[in-house]
Amino acid sequence: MPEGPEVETIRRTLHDRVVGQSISSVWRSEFAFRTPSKTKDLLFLVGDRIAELSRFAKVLILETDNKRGVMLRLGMSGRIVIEPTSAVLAKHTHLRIGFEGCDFELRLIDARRFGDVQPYKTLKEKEEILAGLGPDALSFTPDEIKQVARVIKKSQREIKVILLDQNVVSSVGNIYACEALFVAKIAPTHKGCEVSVAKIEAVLYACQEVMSKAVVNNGTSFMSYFDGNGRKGSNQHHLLVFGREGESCDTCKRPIKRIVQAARSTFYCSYCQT
DNA sequence: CCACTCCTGCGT
DNA sequence: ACGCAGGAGTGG
Repeated sequence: MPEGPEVETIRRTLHDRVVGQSISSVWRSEFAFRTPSKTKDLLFLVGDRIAELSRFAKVLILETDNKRGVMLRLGMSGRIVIEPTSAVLAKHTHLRIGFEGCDFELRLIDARRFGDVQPYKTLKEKEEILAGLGPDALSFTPDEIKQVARVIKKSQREIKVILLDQNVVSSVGNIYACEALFVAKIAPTHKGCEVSVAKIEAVLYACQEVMSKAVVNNGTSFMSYFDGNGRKGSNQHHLLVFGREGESCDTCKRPIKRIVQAARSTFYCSYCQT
């Protein structure tokens, strides 16, 4: 479900509610998360005070004063909400974190369970979990863009598929990969090595641009994304190609096409993107 | 590189 | 009934 901008929006909407709270309870459902961990592996959080709620790539990181914490990944269908402790549990609620003296709690709801919950007990463990993720396109520096462009230039894979590889560049998902390639006027089917370094850098800047705008719009609620307050974003009204198969390209008025790459839909304009 | 996997829900 | 869904990993 969420890409970098949606996770960032969730982080912002949750931040003031949870930072500074002391954790009084942690509950998880009977289902195993993708990274195996027992309930007791989360109970160490009880009693800790939340120092920070941060994000890297599509990972939400809840860290306590004791420099340990838990990472939340939402997969395709995950949602995080703050709800009254007394509120009926939504179907597919898999994690609840309660706070001392509060009548509300944080809940992770994830129908497909493609998401994950990864506790860490030291900063070293935290680093290990995040190791391998490429530079975050939401906070790109010019040097990072040059570095990522060099990697892409050497690749035989299709550029759209590369943009989805979190180990090359992170935070970009299917929506924003399509949008950025349209902005940069690059055909999604080109191999990385076939595209000029200048155009590769252009699409990386475009990733940062379209995702920054998406953050301003509180994310893209295409299917079922909601922020931490249960509100929809509005960026779906600003998409140029994603989800618009058959509609006319804003630039040339020709119909937008849909193809499948690496089992994911790609939307693009075959006339504007060359 | 591709195919396939994890899982549920929704629209046609 | 079937195809599709914003993610990510695996094994051939």
